[in-house]
Amino acid sequence: MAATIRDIRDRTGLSLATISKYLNGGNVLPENRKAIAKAIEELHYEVNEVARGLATRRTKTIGVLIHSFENVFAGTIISNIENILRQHGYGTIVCDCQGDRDLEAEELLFLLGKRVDGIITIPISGDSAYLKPAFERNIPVVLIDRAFSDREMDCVLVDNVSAARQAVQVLLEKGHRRVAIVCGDESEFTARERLKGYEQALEEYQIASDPALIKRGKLTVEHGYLSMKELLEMEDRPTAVFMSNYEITLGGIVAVNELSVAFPDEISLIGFDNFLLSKVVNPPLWMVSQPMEKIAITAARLMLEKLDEAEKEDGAKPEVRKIILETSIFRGESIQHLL
Amino acid sequence: MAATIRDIRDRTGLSLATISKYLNGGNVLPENRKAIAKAIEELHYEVNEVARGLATRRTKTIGVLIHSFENVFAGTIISNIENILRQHGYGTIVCDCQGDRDLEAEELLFLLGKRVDGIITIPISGDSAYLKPAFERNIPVVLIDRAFSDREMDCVLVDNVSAARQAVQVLLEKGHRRVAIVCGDESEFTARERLKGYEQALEEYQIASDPALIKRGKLTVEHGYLSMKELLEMEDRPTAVFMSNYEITLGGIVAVNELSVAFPDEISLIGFDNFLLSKVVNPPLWMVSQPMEKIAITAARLMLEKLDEAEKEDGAKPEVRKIILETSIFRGESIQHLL
DNA sequence: CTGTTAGCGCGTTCAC
DNA sequence: GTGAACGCGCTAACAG
Repeated sequence: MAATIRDIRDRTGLSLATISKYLNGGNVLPENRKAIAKAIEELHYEVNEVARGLATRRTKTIGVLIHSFENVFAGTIISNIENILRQHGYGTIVCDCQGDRDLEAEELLFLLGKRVDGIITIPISGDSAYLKPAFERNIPVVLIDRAFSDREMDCVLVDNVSAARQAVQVLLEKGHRRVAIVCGDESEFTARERLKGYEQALEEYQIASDPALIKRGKLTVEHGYLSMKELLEMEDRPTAVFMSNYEITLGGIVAVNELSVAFPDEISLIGFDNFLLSKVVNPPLWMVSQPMEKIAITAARLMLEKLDEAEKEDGAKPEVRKIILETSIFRGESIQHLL
Repeated sequence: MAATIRDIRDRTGLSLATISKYLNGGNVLPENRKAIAKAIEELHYEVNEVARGLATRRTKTIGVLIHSFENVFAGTIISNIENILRQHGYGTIVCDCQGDRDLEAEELLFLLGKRVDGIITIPISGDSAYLKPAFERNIPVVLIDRAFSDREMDCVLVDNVSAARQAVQVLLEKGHRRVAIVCGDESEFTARERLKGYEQALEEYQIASDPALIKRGKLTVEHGYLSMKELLEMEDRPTAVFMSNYEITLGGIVAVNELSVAFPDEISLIGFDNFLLSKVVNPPLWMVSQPMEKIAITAARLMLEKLDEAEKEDGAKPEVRKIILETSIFRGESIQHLL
């Protein structure tokens, strides 16, 4: 059906080697170049990457495995990674596992089956077990957003502790003393870190942390919604809430709206992640925002470096790189000044 | 490095054919099955899908090419497509082209290079030219969200004309007479359709359409933002605005907030696409919502059918299927009753 | 049920 | 600079 390298050999009378060289940028006589180009044009020839991958044992493609497509964080990350890699001749295969750990393992095998040259992933848990097949194949792996507790690996993170601490500090500086946090549960890396930041900030101000003000759960809109509702319905309700993740922030806002609680007058709010959201909400929401593009670009560059090293050195020092980026805070009008 | 089928042959003493049969679910003696399973386990063997793809000329993977990852619409669609296809033994390779037509063509070639068995795509324009290489390869192609003006193809759409007409009818029923629309430009399929619906509704009510109330542009947050600003600053400003796409809706809301225009008191609003957004905004936004899951599932099923047909028949009637789904309207509180 | 033998489409030695 | 031969890892006929 599709034309192969042999068809263009028959058409030009040249040999397979010559044509292969042409395709891979080697030295070929001008007249031959022309003939080959013409044949390629006429036959609609396109390189069969599958065959090429088999022969070279490299596919020039990177697998990107993320926790969910339905996530603003992910979209920006992927787009930027793709861009960088493409500029360096690499394609990308993107998979999501919808927050499911079994699927995460399965999709990884899918990517390895496609013989990707490397893996960039946003893991859903702190357990690196599912990556074992990748380690065995000895291909570079770069983590985004989350590190593992059981293994040191190359990764690009933000300083979650500091990000959360700063967010809570803003609330404390403005005089809030009953500050709640809605976050993920202990199994979740970023949740642990952000909770730590929350507690550090309270400590600085010598405020005892009140368990009733810490709402742990899944990183979902629903958890944000229900938790915010519970907080707002407390007798001694907090004066401020830190919504420590995007989905949670969304759910929290929905709850506040539904209960017709005015902010910042009746409750002060600070959210996480999506800058645009802060302006969709009225009044504008204070937000901790992650440098998404930078995270993506950094991860892609890190992957390219590792790919380079793997090509040169045979079996030298891996040298784990852990890159930590700073977050910033978007100043909205959703926090009341109590002083 | 990685174990191959030969390694497990050497280890079991069986032949390649037997092992291949085992891998593909053929009949193999129980004792041999055991031996093979054991060897696979010990050697960490995994099928090399690249080699298999070369041999079978089928990769059991579908390419999904979308206009942008940074789009709620896309996330839901992809996840659902993946799910359906996976259940039927197909993997998916997802690419986005970030709204860039050159990239769209390039990514298609990437997918074809990977020898995907079919393509599901959300095209960015009404021009099917970039799909030519796929037609030549004679693999099934399914369109989502947009049809082409220059070629009849299998596709899954919503009835955009009707969706827009219904949205505007809601406004008209409530007594609005100066109704504006913010939409995409003429080159855009859905924009054309939605504008048509807008005009049909006006016609029904015998209202002359005022060019000043039709804001054409790109399907971006920025266009929504600027257009809404212009509309609000008009001397004879509209009493209601139909924001005919998700990004436009986002931008429109930001503008309304920034200018401190109260809705529905000072302006009535109805938006498009993201159901959740409607509750993040206060008061809740009226919304036209598309059956995203259904669109995705339908497209995936359509692809599976075509794959089946392609396998059975040799070169029979293609029979183009155009599936049109209905939208629904989420009732918010963002429209004032003028009667 | 199992083994042998050809390819699948391309890259890569080597000689020429 | 060019050509022939071999191998990448697996499947698909055939024989046995």
